[in-house]
Parts: sequence; C-alpha cells; structure tokens
Amino acid sequence: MTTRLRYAPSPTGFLHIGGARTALFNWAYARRTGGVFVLRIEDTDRARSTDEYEEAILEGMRWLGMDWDEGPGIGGPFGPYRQTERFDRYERVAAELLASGAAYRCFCDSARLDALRTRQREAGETPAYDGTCRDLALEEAERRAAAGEPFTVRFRVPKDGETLVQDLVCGEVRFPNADVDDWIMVRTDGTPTYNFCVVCDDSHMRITHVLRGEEHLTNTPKQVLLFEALGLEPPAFAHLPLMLGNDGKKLSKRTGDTSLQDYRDKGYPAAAVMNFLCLQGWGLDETTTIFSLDDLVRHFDPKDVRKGGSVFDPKKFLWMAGEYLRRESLEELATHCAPFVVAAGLATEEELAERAEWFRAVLATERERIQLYSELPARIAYLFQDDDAVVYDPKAEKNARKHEGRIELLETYLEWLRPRLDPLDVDAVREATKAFVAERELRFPALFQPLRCALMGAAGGADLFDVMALLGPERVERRIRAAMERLA
RNA sequence: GGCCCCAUCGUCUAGCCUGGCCUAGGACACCAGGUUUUCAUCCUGGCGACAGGGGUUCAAAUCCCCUUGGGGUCACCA
Repeated sequence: MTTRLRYAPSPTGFLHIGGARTALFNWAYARRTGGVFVLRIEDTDRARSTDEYEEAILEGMRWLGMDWDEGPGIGGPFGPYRQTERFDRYERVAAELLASGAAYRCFCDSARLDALRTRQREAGETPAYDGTCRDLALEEAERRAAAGEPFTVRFRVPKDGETLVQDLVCGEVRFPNADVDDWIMVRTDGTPTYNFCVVCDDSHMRITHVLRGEEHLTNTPKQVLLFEALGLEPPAFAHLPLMLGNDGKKLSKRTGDTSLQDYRDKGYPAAAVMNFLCLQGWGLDETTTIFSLDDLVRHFDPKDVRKGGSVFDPKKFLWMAGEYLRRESLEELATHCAPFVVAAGLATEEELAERAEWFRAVLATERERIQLYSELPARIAYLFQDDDAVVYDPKAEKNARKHEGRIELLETYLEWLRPRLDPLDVDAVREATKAFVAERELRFPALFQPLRCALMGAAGGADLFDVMALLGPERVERRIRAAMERLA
C-alpha cells in the first residue's frame, strides 16, 4: 500500500516554525516511502482565514524545499483540497451519522452551554456537555429542526469502554470514553468543525499516516471514535513533541520569533532552517548535526522521533546558519546577500550585477565573519563611504591613536606603498609590508592599527591587503591621507 | 482541577525497546590555550547530566512501581 501523508495548515497566520517542522516530517516520510504528499487547506474558520496567509504558507514550504503531489492549485483525485469547498461532503457524512444514531442534534444554545461550563468549573468539575439532548427522540429532534429551531450536531461518544490510540511516537495511549465529551461536529450555522472535517478528509483522501503536533493527542480519541462509527480504519498517528520557548512552554511570540518568515527576513539560509527544525525532536544518527534535505528523506522515520519536547535554542540556530552560509559558493552567497545590501541602500541591484566579480571578492573577505545574510551590509558599508569621511569606530580610532608617530609612519608607508598599488599583488605586498615593519623594529600594531582605521574605520575585520584590493589604489591613498589629518 | 504526554550536561541530543561494551558519547553555549596584522574562521583542552525513592537482577541510565517536576488539553478555534 502506498503511503499518503498530508500537511493541513489553517491559513489564519504565517507559517509557524512548529508547523514547518510538522510539514517537513510529513513530506520527508512521504518521499522516503515513495508515497504521496497532500496539502490540504483547513480554512473552515472563515473569519480568520485569508488568501494572503495561504499563499505565505505555501511560499514558506517551497522556500524550505518541499513540494506536494496533491493540493490546491494542482488538484488531485481526492479534491477539492480546501475545506470550504468540501461542505457538501461533510453534510452528507453528518446526515449519515445522524441517521445511524452515531450523532444527534443538540438544541442547547451557547448561553446555556456557557452557563453550564461556568457552573461545572466553579463546582470543581471537568467541563463537559451534560447530555440534555443526547436522548431526545429522533422524531422530536427532526420535528424541532424542521420547525426552524437552531441546532448543532454532536457526536455520541460511548459511555463505557476506552479508546485506544496507536501512536508511532508515544506508543499505545488509552482514553476512557467517559472522559471524552460529546463534541460538536456541525455548528448552528451548518459549518463543520475541525475534528469532523479532519476525519472526513483524512479518510476520503486515503491518508495513511498523520504526523502532527502533540497538542492534538487529546483530540485523537474523538477522531478514532468517528472513524470507527464510519466503519473505517484510522490512519497511523505520530504525535510530535512540542517545540518549547526558553520558558519551557509551547513556543509563542513572547519567547521569540515563531514565524518562518521572520527567519527568512533575518537572513537565515533555508537549508539551515530545515536542518535546525528537524533537530528539534529528531536526529539523523548518533553524531551528525549537519544534514541535508536529501539526508532527511533517506533516514526519516516517525518512530525515531523523541518523546520529550525541545527548547528552541536561538544560539545554536545562529551557529548553524553560519555553518550553512560558509558552505555556500560565492555565487550563491552573492545571490542571497544582494537583497540585503540593496535594502540597506548601499547599492542597487544593477550596480551589484555590474560589479559581480568585485562583489564576490567582497563576500570572500566577509563570509567567515557573518552568520546571517543580513549581517553583511553593516560590515561592508565602509566600502561605500566617502574616502574622507569613513566612519571611524571609537575602538578603532582609540587603537590607532595609541601609537606615537602614527602620522609619520602612515606617511612613510604610503610613500613606500604607492608604487606597489597598481597593479597590486596582495600576497607580495602583505609580505613586503611585514618586512617593512620589521626593518623599522616596530611592532605590527603600530602600523596595522592606524592603517586599519584609515581604510575601514573598524577595529577588526578582513585582511587589510584584501581590503586594499577591494578599494583600489586611488581610494587607498585618499583614505590614508585623510587619516593622516583625522588621526593627528 | 480531570484526562493525557514527558523526564540524560544550561540547551539540542546518543545510549533505553533487545540490562553488562557507559569511567554516559556528540553538538551549541561557556572557559582556557594555539594559529593570525586585527576580528572572525580553524585547531586543542576544560567545565558539565542519568530528577528522587523503592523494587527486579549477579548486574539498571536502560525493566517495574511510587513521588516530584515540567508540558499539553479540556470551545459552536484549528
């Protein structure tokens, strides 16, 4: 039997990183088993769902490298793939359940239900439907419904026994039926609720494995019971442990960025995001930390997912971003960094394209020093500043001013340097400069600190001779001359 | 509170199912060195955990029970 997995987001917000991980696991297992990956949009919350969010979610999935075989836009044999387009199907199933007695009409209104809940809570009881309409005669219920009295449809949960959930991650989980509420399947306005849609769709779409967040575990007996009432075999479940904030609670906006979009905008490489997210609850093997989407597909099995929740560690995430960034070719890096450089106003896209080779050389000097694409602009801003107004970092200036005779040294050095600048042999000049310093019985910082301040205005950074190559002879000279005045 | 899930370094985790190979392995972070013109990268080393208590067993991180702790969920949201 071919496996069929799905990711079923609700377009009421951007793609959450927890949701992204769930999608990744479902996708990976579908690919690993040569099965089908279905995308289904759960948009039954009409008030909060928007097309913009739906598109943002799809875009996020594509960004991480996922594709899907069936879903909105591309269709498939079990469409439509948007729940709001499947209402006729839910109506049919509800009618069937009503007729078989597996479900019943409930005429209690929200006001009564709210009051009931409040009363139960105050009495220290677990809020649950009290069953007022559960035993209404079918004829009477039909008569009242026909008379226009508003009603919801509730699932009739057996009073006795227990429902067994077979979970690939948690093992066997038992729920006494007495603890499962007679939940609402269809609202007063005729729209279906989540648990009802999920079962209708998962069964109709022949879903074989449901991998989802652990917060759904307590919904599962309701769904299993419904599958049984429909005479169907439930799919295999795997409830994934939650991703936690540093407060140990379910990751929320309070504890950090939770939307995938945030990380993309911050300049995290997509592959790093994929890798890091998977590491929350799953590992490739005993020691591998860095792995690719391909590795994930080759090895992922829900059985290997750990049970405990995992705290999201932004520092490790940042480290991983750097690992991926450093592995990129200069061409890839240029493509990824360019938008950030443009957004910072340093250069236009056209300018970067015209000086592509130069830009790659710039990246070669900085790739070891950044972890995110977004860190580049601030680090290379010095290259775009006017030569007589390079912004001197206080620390750089202080370092430079430490050295007596800096002005004279810069002047002497410039004289020495000028004939060697055009053409510039970086390695040769670097070595020759060291000899220049040694001959004068100086320590390296005596020259390098004022020089670094002059050329970059920074206390640290790229090799100074690489920087000279990036600036070109005229600008190097102008900057040194400017420094001779500014550091006097 | 009821129900459910979980429990190894600060964090992510390996080991647990199929007890001995565990003096508990790796990674991030942190600390200390090394390399370097600086910063970063890189290399070396260090710090650091089986929640507690009972069992079972020749032997328990591994199996069982209890306690404690944490989390999830209890909607006409998904």
